[in-house]
Amino acid sequence: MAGKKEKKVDIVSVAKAAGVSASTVSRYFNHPDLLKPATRKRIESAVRRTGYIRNRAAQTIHGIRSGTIGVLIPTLDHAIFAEVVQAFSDTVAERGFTILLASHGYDLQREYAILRKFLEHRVDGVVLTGLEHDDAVFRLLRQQGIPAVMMWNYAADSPFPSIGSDNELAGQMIAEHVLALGHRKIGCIFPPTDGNDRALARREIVLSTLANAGVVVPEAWSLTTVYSISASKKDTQVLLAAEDRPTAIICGNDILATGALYGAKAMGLSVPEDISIAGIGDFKGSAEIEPALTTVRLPAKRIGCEAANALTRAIIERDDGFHQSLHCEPVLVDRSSAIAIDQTRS
Amino acid sequence: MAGKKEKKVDIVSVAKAAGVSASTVSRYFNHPDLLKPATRKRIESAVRRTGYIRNRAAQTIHGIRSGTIGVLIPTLDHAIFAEVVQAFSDTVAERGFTILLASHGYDLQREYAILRKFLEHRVDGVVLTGLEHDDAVFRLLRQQGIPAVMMWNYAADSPFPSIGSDNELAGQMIAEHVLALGHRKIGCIFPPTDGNDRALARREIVLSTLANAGVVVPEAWSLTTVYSISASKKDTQVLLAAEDRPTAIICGNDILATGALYGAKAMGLSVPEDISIAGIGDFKGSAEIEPALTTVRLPAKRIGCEAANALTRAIIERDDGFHQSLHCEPVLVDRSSAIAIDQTRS
DNA sequence: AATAGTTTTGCAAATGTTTTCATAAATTCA
DNA sequence: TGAATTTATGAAAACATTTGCAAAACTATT
Repeated sequence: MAGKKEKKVDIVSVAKAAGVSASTVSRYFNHPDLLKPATRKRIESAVRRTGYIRNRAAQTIHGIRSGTIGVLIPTLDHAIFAEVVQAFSDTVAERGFTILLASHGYDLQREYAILRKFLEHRVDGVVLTGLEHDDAVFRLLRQQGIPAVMMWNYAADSPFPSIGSDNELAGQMIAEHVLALGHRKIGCIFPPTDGNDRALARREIVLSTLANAGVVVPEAWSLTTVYSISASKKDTQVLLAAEDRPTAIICGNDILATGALYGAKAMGLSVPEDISIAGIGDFKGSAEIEPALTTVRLPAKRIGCEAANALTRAIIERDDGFHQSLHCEPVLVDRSSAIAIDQTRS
Repeated sequence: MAGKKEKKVDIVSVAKAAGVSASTVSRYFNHPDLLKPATRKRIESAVRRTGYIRNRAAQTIHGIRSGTIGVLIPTLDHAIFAEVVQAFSDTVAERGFTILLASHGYDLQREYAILRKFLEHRVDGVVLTGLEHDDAVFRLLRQQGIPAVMMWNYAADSPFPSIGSDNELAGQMIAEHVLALGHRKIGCIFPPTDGNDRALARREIVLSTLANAGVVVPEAWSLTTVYSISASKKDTQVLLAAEDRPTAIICGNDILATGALYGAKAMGLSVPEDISIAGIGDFKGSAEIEPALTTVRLPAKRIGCEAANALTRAIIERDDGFHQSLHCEPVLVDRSSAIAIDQTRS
């Protein structure tokens, strides 16, 4: 310990310390049952004394699994993604995997670059967020033959297994709900849709569902707002300042809806008496806010777990042709922020 | 491609395809300037044709850096940690590192186990959250001689570089602010403190600051509430239902404060006219909530970036004795949820 | 055209493991 | 008690790279 010049301790120094061969030490870790209890003891003590830590890099070049999974998300700054990642990470950790995490900030080129980096690290599998990716990403995944899952969104015909919610359905559900409440003057707030298929799908379907019911959303009532409470609050205030204003606002997600709620309040309007507000997502806090937010739940935790299950199964069972997509159904949560038009003050 | 039986492509297959030796291909990646431009071209094309992807595991056993950094947090479910991680990850990504992320759920034993796993993966450095860790963790870190940073909290005398905010200071600031507003009947809501030195430090200092000013918080007004808006909302409601109630509530973090706000509102009380509420953290949304939350900002983004800077510097410069702690000062943000006692309705 | 100097390349050893195969030791059975 | 098994261990090859050293291929110089 003192004079040894801090030599890196490897399997052979442990072997030396235990008076056995390197192979025996290797077996101590990988097939302990093959060893004589006495030898096991000696090695155990040698490991402790030397402070040896196994080197997964060295194992990995033998084709042994690296024990890592690459997780690729747009950003952690949206609590909902953080929630999915947390659930995913917990679930794979139970099976001994560690995650390599990176975010691309909705830049599909960066996503490709990160995927390559993951592959250099020889991850055992990858999870991507959403269904929209660069062609090169799909090519690479297929060429490398690595287990991959697209999580968060669901589409029956996705090129890789998709595990998540049907965002079109979610959009449709909330639109139909608001229509069913009798609203006809409806505003919309959605986040920017480039590099974000989820937001795009939601907005399209909301607009078309309304259109099918004969409700058209005037240009001025269809806002595009950056993902933040403050932006949404501000924009909502100007929307509501006009003399002719909608009786309901449908928001692309709960963050925007929260901002809209605050915006309305700041304008001196009561929700839902003066204006109904609906979101999508059912984020943490949406149930507790006053008034509690009417929204559509996207089951983040469940999605993370299921994605983890599917992927680890594919990895462990080398199930090459695995292709089980799974739909985690969105569910309408009818709370207090949206009410029928005839219970309104107007 | 067709008959080749899907052989794993390694550096020697690329070499064969390019008509050079493996060493030359290796040099193509590591010292391209040593190659003749013509050879470079040939290899480039061979790499493209074969779809070769470098194997970092194989490099790592040569003592080359793995290019990974282990990040160990309590949970991603608190948006504030997600924010720190995001900032950290972005910053290290710029320097070519990828993060290995895991959460221990405030279980210090699990933290140790995860750290070991990180070391098996031969991470180039580690970040831990907070200052309180199992002794075994400190021993291991020291023994392995791996660059490590404790982020989120700051303490001048921490055994490893700490980069974050002084939580005692933050607690003191908010307590002093509430006192300065003239409040004497003060309630407290804090999260459970086991395995969570941050929460513990904050609560201690808040209580003692109040005590020094002659204000004692009665048992019944000192709540311990799980980290969630709904729990805090519920608990606040029972606290406020008593006939004798505080004029101000100090919350251990902004999530709890948000819950307290909703709770007060649900009880028909106005904030801040009937009761003042203060948080700690300045989370996303705290500025926008109605009324805007008075709190102490802990600069999450900055902490993440600075921790990343310090750690990557230590890794790249092999700066063995690096020990720069850095204090990212908390700052009081005086918004609308807490007002002076004499502007109160009571 | 020969020499000296440079640039470019290949060979082989090294890295830290796992694993196959062979051998030595221990156990069983008659 | 010795042969036949079974069990436990070691030697060496393999894995995908990097790198020191030396050889080969060029350039420049005369």
